[in-house]
Amino acid sequence: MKKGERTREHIIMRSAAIFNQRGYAGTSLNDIIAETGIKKGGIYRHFASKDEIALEAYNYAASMVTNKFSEAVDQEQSASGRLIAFFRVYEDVVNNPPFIGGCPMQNTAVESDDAHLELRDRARQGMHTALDMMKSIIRDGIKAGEFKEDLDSDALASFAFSLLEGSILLSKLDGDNKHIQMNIANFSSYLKQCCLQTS
Amino acid sequence: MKKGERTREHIIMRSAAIFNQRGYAGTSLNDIIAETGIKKGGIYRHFASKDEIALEAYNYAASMVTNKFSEAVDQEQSASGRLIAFFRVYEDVVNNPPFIGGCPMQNTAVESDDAHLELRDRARQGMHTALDMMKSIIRDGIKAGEFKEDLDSDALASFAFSLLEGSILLSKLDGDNKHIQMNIANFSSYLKQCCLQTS
DNA sequence: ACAAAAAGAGACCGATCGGCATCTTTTATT
DNA sequence: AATAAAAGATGCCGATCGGTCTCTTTTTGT
Repeated sequence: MKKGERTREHIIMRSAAIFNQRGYAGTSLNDIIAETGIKKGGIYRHFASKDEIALEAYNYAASMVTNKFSEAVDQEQSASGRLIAFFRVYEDVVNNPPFIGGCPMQNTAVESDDAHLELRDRARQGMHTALDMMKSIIRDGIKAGEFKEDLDSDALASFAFSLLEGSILLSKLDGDNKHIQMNIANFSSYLKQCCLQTS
Repeated sequence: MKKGERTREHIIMRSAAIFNQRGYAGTSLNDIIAETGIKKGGIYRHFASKDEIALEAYNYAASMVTNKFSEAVDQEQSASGRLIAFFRVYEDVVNNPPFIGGCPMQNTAVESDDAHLELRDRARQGMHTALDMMKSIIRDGIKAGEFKEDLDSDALASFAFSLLEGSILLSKLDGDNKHIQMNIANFSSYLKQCCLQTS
């Protein structure tokens, strides 16, 4: 039974795009119908509720971004380069974000932190996934002698990820990549001046 | 005619709280009715539409935060202290944010950047208000000899504000102030090591 | 205290919401 | 090619959406 599964994924991919742009409350079934070209009866054959679509859509969007993070990280050798790789994924967030609508974790977190508990938990997972990736990179950098031995990996990961998310927010809102680009440059020099092993 | 004006402001204050927590699309007229205790007929006497309520509510929430920024900044003498003062307004964002629901600019920006144009423009204004405050502080710090002469005030303001907004996001999502608190500490040491005049 | 004006309650509007049941069409199996 | 099963279209459901209208109550100025 192939066709159904293909349709299901088609619905997930298309609705992920609108959910990530308009939010959960801002996206209606009719929006999904318009986007996918599949009528209500066809959609509800594959999903029990709008909630289920939203959850699957979030997983899809988040995995797309996580994959791009991994690809970008893998292209770098140094720990510094790998941390900055996260930023490069979003360096043209205005015109070419890793997923349309921007960072799914950010969008979901902001809309649902006081509302939709299940979505909020997914966003929380996504945040810890990214933080854990960064912490691992930082610890490796310390072991390899690139970073100072007393560097706090938790603090640096939180610092880098906060800066990244804030940069995305400002650049998207301003419609100008200058914020994320300036912050990449400043974060790079921060790493050099404050984190590198000086021996 | 006093009563009407008092009611109008009551509606604005109460609905600002729910809009900032649940978003524009996530807040219905019935939510506003439940929150204010005023029925539909009473509400629509003072506002032409839900849009108008949302716009006024955003202005109110944003002005509350801006005032707290100003108060915090005014208590500090040094440029470094003044920049960090912005962060201290949100240092207990989990339990005691400057406005319930978190940063109105952030919430509005994320929900409406691909949707509600009028709200997005307000958020954009709020962002530039904060950035301009920071830039002014930085330029003053340079003139006073506290900061390096070649410091880029645009870049540092964008860096600080991005870090602040990202810190709010992470701490709110995680339900833990540790992110903003660690980032305050790290930003302080960043200022000392990278921005202070070394003469 | 009284009249005029302002404010608010409540019923109602058409549209749309998420979701379901039924029926037809397409797909897959033999 | 025949047939069973899967997929999808359509129409409908009650609830709720934002918004309007009328009527009653409260406030205000004198």
